[in-house]
Amino acid sequence: MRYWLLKSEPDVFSFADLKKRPHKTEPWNGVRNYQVRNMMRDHMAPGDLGFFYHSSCPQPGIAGIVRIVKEAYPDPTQFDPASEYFDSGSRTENPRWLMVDVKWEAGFKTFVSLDMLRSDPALAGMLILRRGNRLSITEVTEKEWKRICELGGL
DNA sequence: GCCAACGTTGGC
DNA sequence: GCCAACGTTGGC
Repeated sequence: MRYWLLKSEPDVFSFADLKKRPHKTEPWNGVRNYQVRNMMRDHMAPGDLGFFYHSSCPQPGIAGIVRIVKEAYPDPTQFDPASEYFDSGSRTENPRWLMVDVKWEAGFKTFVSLDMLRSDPALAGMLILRRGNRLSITEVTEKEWKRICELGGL
């Protein structure tokens, strides 16, 4: 079992939005990066846990925990011309883009801000803190996972 | 296969 | 709105 960090812009879809969904579950659609797609396909599995990270917003940081509840499967938005995620180069018989389903698992007692992540020496190696990192999903080590859960009050 | 141009991400 | 970083595109 692995640990992940998933970025989302809270204006578009927030951790609170996820909690309000039926079964607190939502397909993680819109991934259009090959590295991230491959990671979902090859390394993510139901049961894995992830941090829900708010990006591109006044207060970037981690709001809580989600669980991966469905393995990678074709993202239907790639075939929908009305969708902003439409990809005319993708074929139904060989879908280019995949998604997983995630479920709201637990909210942090304390929001773990980007500042808190940066200022903790135990987290200095995190991919999310690297300059220029643009992957919307990154893997988190078990040590990092436990430390961040402490910071979040869990 | 190279690489310049362009687009996107995301913190500030 | 700025800008650094990096992925993608497309001409050659």
